[in-house]
Amino acid sequence: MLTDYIAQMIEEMLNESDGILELQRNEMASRIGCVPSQISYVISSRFTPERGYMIESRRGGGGCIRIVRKQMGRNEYLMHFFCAIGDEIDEGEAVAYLKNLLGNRYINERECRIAAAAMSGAALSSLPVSVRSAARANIFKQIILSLM
Amino acid sequence: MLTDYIAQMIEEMLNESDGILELQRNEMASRIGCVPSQISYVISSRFTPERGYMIESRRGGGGCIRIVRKQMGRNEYLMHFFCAIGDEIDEGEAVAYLKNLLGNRYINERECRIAAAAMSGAALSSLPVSVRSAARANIFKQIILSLM
DNA sequence: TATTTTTTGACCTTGTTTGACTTTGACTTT
DNA sequence: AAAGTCAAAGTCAAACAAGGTCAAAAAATA
Repeated sequence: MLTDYIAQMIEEMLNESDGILELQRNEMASRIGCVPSQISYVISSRFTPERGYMIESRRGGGGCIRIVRKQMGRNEYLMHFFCAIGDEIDEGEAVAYLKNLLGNRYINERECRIAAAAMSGAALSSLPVSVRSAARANIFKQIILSLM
Repeated sequence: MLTDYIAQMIEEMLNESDGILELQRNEMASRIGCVPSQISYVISSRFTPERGYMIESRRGGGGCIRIVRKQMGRNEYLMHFFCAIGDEIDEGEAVAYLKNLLGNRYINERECRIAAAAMSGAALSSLPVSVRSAARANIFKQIILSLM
């Protein structure tokens, strides 16, 4: 379906540009080979404020449509978190961090359990003790990245 | 009887696609040579939740009907999964398994991303290559346990 | 025969695609 | 500056493409 294709395309462009994107409707439409209002339709049906996007636009010559995935406070927070983890982290500390994420509603109960399971002693039991904390830190970082 | 024929047909398609199937009502009806609502009837009379099927659908252009067979009880299924993982698993295989869990709605998109992140090459990059697959298997198993 | 299940078709709701027409803004010309 | 031009984006409704519903007719079954 055209709509889904275009939506996915925009999504990817957003990912590549840190959640902020400016596109030109006509230009994009002709690249895709569709009518310009198709782009409008996709944006108004998929990139709504309820789903966490802000739309602005400028008409006239050189105009464009600006799409912003608004989670900036969020991402900043996650980035801060990411840095705070450091190169090693033990299980207790990891759980404390998860509680923090949970408390701030960046994750929910289930997600918290999944993450905790992935970083648990049991999950890493096959590794030499000496590398577990480092492995846990990497896993945690990747999990945080997955939330952004 | 038409109904039985169609039901059997759907059953076979489900078998061939790992219990997850998306079909287009009109397309299928015209292939079989029946009225579209016949398909609806078959689904609503044979592929009910009581018999262990989940139905979802989308209308409009490119719409479809999704049928998922939940062959076992949730925990049985997860346990089956748990065993299937074995002692080692590579990233691609892990992602395929996650897709299956996602397809069967045991996890959602976000949870899938979190789990994938925890088992990604990046997450395990600090480990010697020789132990990564085993570590990944353990992480996956713990994640599955966390779902039960 | 009475009851249940199946089959069919008319009509409904939702989602997508398209195109004609409108509004806006930057730039140029008077 | 005011007016004109042109290149955007916006709007809206019609056409199209699905799936959903429901009830009547037909067939199967008890």
